[in-house]
Amino acid sequence: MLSNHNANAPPGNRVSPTCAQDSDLHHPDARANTILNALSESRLAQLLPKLRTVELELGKVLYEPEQSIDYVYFPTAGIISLLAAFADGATVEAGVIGAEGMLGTPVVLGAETTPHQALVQASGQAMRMTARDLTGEVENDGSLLKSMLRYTNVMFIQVAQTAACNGLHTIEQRLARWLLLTHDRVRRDEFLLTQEFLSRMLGVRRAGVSVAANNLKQAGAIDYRRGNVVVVDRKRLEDTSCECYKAVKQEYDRYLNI
Amino acid sequence: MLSNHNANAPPGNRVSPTCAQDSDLHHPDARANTILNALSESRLAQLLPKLRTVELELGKVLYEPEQSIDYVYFPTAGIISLLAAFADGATVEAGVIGAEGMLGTPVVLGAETTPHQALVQASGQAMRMTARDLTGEVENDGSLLKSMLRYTNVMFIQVAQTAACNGLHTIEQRLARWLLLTHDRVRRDEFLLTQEFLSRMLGVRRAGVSVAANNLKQAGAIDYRRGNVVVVDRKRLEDTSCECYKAVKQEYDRYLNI
DNA sequence: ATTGGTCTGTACGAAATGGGACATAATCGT
DNA sequence: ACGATTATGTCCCATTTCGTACAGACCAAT
Repeated sequence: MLSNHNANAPPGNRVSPTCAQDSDLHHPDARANTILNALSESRLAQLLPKLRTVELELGKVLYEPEQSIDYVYFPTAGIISLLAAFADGATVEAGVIGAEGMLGTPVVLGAETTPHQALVQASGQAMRMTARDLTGEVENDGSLLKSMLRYTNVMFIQVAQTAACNGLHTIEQRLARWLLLTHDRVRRDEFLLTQEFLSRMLGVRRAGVSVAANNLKQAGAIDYRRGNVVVVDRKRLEDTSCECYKAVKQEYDRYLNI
Repeated sequence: MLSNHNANAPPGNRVSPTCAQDSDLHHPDARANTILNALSESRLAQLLPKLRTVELELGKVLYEPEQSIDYVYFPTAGIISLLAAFADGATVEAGVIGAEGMLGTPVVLGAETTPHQALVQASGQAMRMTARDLTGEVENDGSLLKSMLRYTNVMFIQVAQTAACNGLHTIEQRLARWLLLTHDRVRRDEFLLTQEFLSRMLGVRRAGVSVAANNLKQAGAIDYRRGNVVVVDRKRLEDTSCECYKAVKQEYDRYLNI
C-alpha cells in the first residue's frame, strides 16, 4: 500500500503495514503485498506453497522485452519499473510497481510475453510464483483474479497518465512526480538514485535531470548527493509536480481503500 | 481487426471482414467486432439480446472523466479515442479503439468509473451493452472474459508505447503514427480530421500540427484539405513514423491472429 | 456575389530540450 | 594517501516546441 507521508518526516522511518484483512498475520510476508492481502486466510494458505520469497536486487532485470514471462512477482518491499526500450538504446518508464501491485499483469490478461523491460528500481523483496502456477490458480478461484484485475485497472490509469504527462510537462515537473511516486512506494525519505538512472526513466538527457534536480535542491524540496536523494519537503515536491501525480494518486487511494 | 493496407490503395475501398470463427454469419454486425467474433455461435446468441447496435457519431463523448460507466461499446466500424483531460483544458490521447476492441475495459477490470474521456474520433457503429449486463455475463461464462482480457493486454501495450512516444519523438513522427493508427482502423484512405482536433489528440499546438501535416503533404505521404485527410502513400507515412507504430502493430497482429 | 465562419499556413521571439563535451567533486579500491 | 572510477554541474549551440497573432483560403448560407 502507498504511504501518506507528512512533509519533513524524519528520514528512515518505516510505515508499518496496515489494514490486514485478517487480524492474525500468519503470513506477514505475503500480507505486505496489497493483492495477496486482499485474499482470505484460507485462500492465501492455498497459494503459499507456490509462492517463494525472493530478493529484488537493485538494477536487476526481471523481464526482458519480447521474452516469455516465467514468473510473476508480488513485491512486499522495493520498486519495479516497467520500461519501453528503443532500438537506439533509449528507454522510458511506462509505469512503476510497488507493494500495492504486481509485476506480471500480462499473464493475468492471457499473454505469454511482454514488450517491456522490468527493472528493479529500489531493492526489496517479492513473493514470486511461476506464470504457469498463476494461470492454474486463476482457474481455481476468482478472488485472486478479481484482486489482480482491480490492480491492472489502476496500473492502466497510471500508464495513461504518464503518456499525457510525457507529452505536456517539463522535465522538472516530471522529475518531481517521479520522486513522489518513488517516495510513496519506498516508504523512506532517502533512496538511492543516480541522475543517469533518472534520465533513462524520464527519457531525457542526464544534463536535463541535473538542472531539474538542482532546481528542486535549491528550492529546498530535496537533498541530492551522489546517487542519494533525500525528500526534505514533500509538500514542495507536490507543488512542483504537475497535476498528474494527484490524479493517479487519487485512483490508487481508491483502489487501496475498497 | 486491423486492415493491412497496401501503399497507394484506391480510396474508399473496404476490407471485408475475414476469419469469422463460425462459417455461418448469423450475426454479421456482432461478428465485425473482434472480441465478439471470438465467441462461439451459441455464446454470441446468448449475448445478443443484451446488445444493441448504436451509431457512433463523430465528436460524441461516450465517457466523461470520473463519471460512472453506464455502457460498454464493441465497435464494428469507426474509432473511439481515450483522452486524458487536464484542468487547463489540455487533452492528450492515451489510446485508440476500433473494431478490434472495446470501450469499457475498466468495467471488465472491476471499476465503475474511469478518469478518461472517451470520444468518437471517426463515425461508425458499435454494439452496446450495459455495464451491469456485462458484469453479469462475465460471471456466467469465461470465454467473453478471456476475449476481453486479451484485448486489455494489447490496449495496455498501446498506451505504454504512447507514453514513451510522447516523450521521445517529434510532432511529425507522432502525427504519422497517429494517422497510421487511424488508417488501420477506419479502413478507408480518406477521413475527416481538422488540425484543431489533431492538436488535441497529440497534445500540441495547432500551429505545430499545421507544419507537420504540411511536411507530410509536401513529401507526398498524405493529401490534406480543410479537414479532409487522404492517405496517399502509406509506405512513406510508415517511414516518417517512429518505431512506435510497428512495435504496437506487431502486438495487435499477434492478438488478432491467435 | 457577398458575407461570415471555419480551417489552414506562416511568422516572431521565448522557452525548453537535445547533442556533445569538459571540469570538478565525491567515492572506492589498493 | 593516491589514483581510478563514478557522479554531478555546467557550457555551447542546434533543434524543437510554445505562445501568440494574423492573413489567406475555403466553404456555406443568404
